Amino acid sequence: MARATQTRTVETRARLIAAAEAIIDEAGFEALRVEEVVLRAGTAKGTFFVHFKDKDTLMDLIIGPRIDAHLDALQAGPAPRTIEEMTKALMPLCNFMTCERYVFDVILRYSGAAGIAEIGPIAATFGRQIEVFAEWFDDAAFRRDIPADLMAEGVQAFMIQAMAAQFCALHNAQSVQERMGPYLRAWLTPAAFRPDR
Amino acid sequence: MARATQTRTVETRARLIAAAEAIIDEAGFEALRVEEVVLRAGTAKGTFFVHFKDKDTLMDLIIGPRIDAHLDALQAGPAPRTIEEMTKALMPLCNFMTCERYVFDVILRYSGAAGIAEIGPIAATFGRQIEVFAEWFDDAAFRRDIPADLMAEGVQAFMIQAMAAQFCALHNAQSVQERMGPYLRAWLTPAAFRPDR
DNA sequence: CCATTAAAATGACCGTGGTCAATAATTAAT
DNA sequence: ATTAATTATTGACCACGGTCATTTTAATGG
Repeated sequence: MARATQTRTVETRARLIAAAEAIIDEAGFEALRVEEVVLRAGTAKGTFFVHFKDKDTLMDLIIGPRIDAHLDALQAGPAPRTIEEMTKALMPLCNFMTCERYVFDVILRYSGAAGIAEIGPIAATFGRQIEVFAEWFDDAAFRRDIPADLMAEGVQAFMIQAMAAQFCALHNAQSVQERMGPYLRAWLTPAAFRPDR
Repeated sequence: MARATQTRTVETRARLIAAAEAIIDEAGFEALRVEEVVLRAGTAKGTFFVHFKDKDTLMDLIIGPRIDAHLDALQAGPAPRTIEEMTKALMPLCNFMTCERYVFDVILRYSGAAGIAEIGPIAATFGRQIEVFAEWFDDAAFRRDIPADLMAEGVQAFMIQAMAAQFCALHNAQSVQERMGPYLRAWLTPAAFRPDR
């Protein structure tokens, strides 16, 4: 018979996560060292890997909820009715995702999960992103010749494209918001659907 | 006065690269170990890092030309006139880019260079991709309300989106080609520009 | 041909993520 | 309580990328 999880286990895990969050607050994601985490949590190194498959899994666990918080904010706000409103609304999320190159790398790496049973927090936020964006497209402010889901997936693709360019020496003069504008305008309001201008 | 590069240097570098390519052919990119490379090349470990900044730089150097070869093939062939032709033409490139998860990760990581003077081989192929795709859009087979460059960047973004989904447990039932179709159709032929059907 | 100087190569060493057999703590059964 | 079974923790150890002071080799000048 399977035994219930010990309180000790829960506490150890909580201490490890708290230590990790503290390090991230102080020195950033990239600076996190497993040795430092276990030192602060007062456990042995091996204990870390009993609780988390690897260091990246812990990052997934910490970054996921932070992305979710931004999605909560987007969902709470009004649906953007213009491209400008949309790019502006997306900026807090984009800024977090690109706050460190390492963070962006982890997010990209975890946006697709490896195994069927391994859809982690970050991968889940990518699914949720589509839902949140799709809600914006139920009314007629943008093109209506394709499903809202497809429109949402396009926004996601262009968001990533614009963020990736942020780290590219060739294009880093423009901000992410400036770069997203043309993409989303062309994607969401092709000529036939454009109000006028 | 700066001295000319010694032939010894060129030879050592060539031996290192040859050893790396051999390992990749035998066991794949992911399996490459620096220790194994220097063992086969008959040099000390330190020598490796005299010639390449780090392991990833060597990967960049080996993967870049392989992508270029696919772009050569695309450029040599006729411009695709339908979405089907386009997705089909893109498949060899997509298949290489996703041949290993590790390869896709390296490509994403290096598609944007870190410093202004560090545009490596892979980053260069991303610039070239835009040029190659843009050539396809000079005629009237697709939408004409936005510049060819922007159309090309969209194709790139959707290609990456479709490839990334390949590694995602949620979507790996469909092939990359099947996934690209709807994206490119919606991007390149919005309703107003669609022939009919 | 030797001395001088620059470039190339070396390998012992380090940092850091990750493993695993052994041990300790907890729970369940009698 | 005592024992047995299960779960949690430990820390020495390994793998592997990367560094750097030292040594070797090649080019240059007199």
